[in-house]
Amino acid sequence: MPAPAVPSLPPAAPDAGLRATIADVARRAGVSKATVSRFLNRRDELLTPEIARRVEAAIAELGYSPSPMAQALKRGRSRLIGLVVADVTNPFSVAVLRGAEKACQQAGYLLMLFNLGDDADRERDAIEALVAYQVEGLILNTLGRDERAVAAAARSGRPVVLVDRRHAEMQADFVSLDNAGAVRLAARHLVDAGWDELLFVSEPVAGVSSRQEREAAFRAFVADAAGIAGRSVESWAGGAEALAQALRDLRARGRRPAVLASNAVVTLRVAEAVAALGWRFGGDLGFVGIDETEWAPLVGPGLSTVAQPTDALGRLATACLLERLQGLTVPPRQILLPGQLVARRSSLGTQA
Amino acid sequence: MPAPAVPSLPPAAPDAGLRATIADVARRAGVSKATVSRFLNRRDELLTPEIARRVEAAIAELGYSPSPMAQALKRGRSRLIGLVVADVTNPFSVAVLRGAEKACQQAGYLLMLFNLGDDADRERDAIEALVAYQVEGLILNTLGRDERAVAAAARSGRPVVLVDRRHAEMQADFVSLDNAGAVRLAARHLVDAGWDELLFVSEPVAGVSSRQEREAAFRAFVADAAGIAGRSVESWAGGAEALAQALRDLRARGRRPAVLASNAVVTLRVAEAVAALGWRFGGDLGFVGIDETEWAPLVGPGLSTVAQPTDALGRLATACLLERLQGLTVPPRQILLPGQLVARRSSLGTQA
DNA sequence: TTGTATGCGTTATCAA
DNA sequence: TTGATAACGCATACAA
Repeated sequence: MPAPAVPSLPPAAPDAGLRATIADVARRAGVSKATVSRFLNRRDELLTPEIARRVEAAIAELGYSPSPMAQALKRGRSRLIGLVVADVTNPFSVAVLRGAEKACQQAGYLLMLFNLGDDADRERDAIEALVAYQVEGLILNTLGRDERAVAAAARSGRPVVLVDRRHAEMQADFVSLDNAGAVRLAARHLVDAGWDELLFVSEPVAGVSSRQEREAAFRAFVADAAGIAGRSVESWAGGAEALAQALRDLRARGRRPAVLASNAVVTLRVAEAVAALGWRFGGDLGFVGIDETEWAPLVGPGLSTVAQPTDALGRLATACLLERLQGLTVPPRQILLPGQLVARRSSLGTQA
Repeated sequence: MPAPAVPSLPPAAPDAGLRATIADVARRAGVSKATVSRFLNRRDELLTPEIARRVEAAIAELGYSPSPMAQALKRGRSRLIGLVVADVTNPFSVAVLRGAEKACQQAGYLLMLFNLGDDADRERDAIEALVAYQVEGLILNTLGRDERAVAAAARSGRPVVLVDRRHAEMQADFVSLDNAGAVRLAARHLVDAGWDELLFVSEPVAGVSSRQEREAAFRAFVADAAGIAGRSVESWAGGAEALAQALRDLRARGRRPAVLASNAVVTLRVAEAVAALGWRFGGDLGFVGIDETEWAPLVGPGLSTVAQPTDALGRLATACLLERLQGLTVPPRQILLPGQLVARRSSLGTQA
């Protein structure tokens, strides 16, 4: 007694805000819920063509699609991935977000986003909220100031991928720019172009592995390079004025001064200071900054940068996660991608 | 027979990846699940202090927190808000995202993000995926090319807030910059500063309400202003070369030429073209762009902008949504916020 | 090959 | 004031 298909019904009648359920489909097709469920999940299995047809029709007519929430509850799998970013206004975080989001979509996952807005106190809440929502895995571009936060992630038993910021105690895949390599690339480039008094400018390094690594690499480079002087400064230690003073000091040392900015935010601060001082990039001051941005070519004579493979970082982070979700169990991996030098005129002013 | 509290148990023992459930808590406290649920949700109601104490202790010892998924299934309320952004690389989208994210967090909601990456084909999938996940409301900063997509949002019965892009057929709250006002502000500023041959540069306006409104406002301004000439051009019609040609034509018309860029992306393209032409902002060419960015002060002599109240837009969008979620039923509102002129040297070169 | 029954973790409706 | 019990929408072991 097949329920005759009702041909000319408005294709979907979800008039009210209520979605059709599997029970509605079953009723309409004149079969049991189990049959509908099987049709959905295990198509390969044995289904009478006639029944399959009816179920398919009913699904179409009702505009039915399964509730991911209910599926998650039942299966334990939510098809959700949690992403914690330190600060969405940071272009790097955004780039990672973008790469991750793309990869997730392709794999049929949805991203749950938590932005810390540079507030370390929320780090733990963020992770716990995400875990509560049954995210299957976590991509963490955290602040790194709260070790208990990542510990919470680990305890959840879900796979975790760390991006850009490492956590010593955390056994997790790690995806990042090759910080040391990038700094060497930038510094070597400056030296080759004739700049010999280098200043490394960074945001506070305490507790942030990527900043530490970059600064350490800079120190190591200076120690190795003959005839090159180098110092570091944390640009926020004393606000804009302190930075300006550091730049004046740098130039007062009398050689060919250049700045190596440890990320895009620092680049912005340095550019502001240089503008305020009335100096010219490439002439008065050599410059290379880590992080390529759309505006780098437009500031002064063009700012040289080391571009991070941001998109690849986001995609790889997601890929690592997906592999783990599919059961891969290898020891924590480290994926370090090289930066790429984009030479512009800010670093080419003083050929030796 | 109260289950004696076990005092010196490690505060939480969620060793494995399995979270404690309400049943675990009930067992541990020696009460029923219902009691635990009541303790959680209707604290005001009558609970024997002794029982309450035991439940509270059990919750603490187990590190229990309710599963939002199960709650969503039962209540229909997920504490989730869906956000669709046209393009996370667009600073405007990011700013909205940031404002919305902040407001959501404060209200105890989590954001589910879907980024279209400027791909109109995904618009509908995005909304449907979000609705499937039981988001309670939607904030849409969409592409606007697929009307069926927003229709799907409307059909879901959930409250929707449109940001920046209007959809005629859609009865929904709308939050946006006062586009006409912003354009008038910028154009008036240019004219007051002595520029009299204006070029409005925009991304393709077809199907995107905000772009249409801005362009219309520009045309209206020019029609009204005596002694001012003005044209519009879509910067992508013919790539970088076409834009450069438009700029050359503009300048060839011999008066005091200025560009009004309709958003930050256009600003970038114009700045690139100007750099390629070897012109100087403020001298050869006046300039004001809609959208304030961190780099605007650093390009050329400083680019004048009209700043959008981005953070407020994001917060207001969320606020509208939350009001609706709390039962407010007023007709669709329009919230238009004024832009703010940030005058820099790109527009101050030619005092009349 | 299909249907029945049970459970995922909650909340809500009844009784007790 | 508390405790069984039945949903919520779905997947699955088991029975038919």
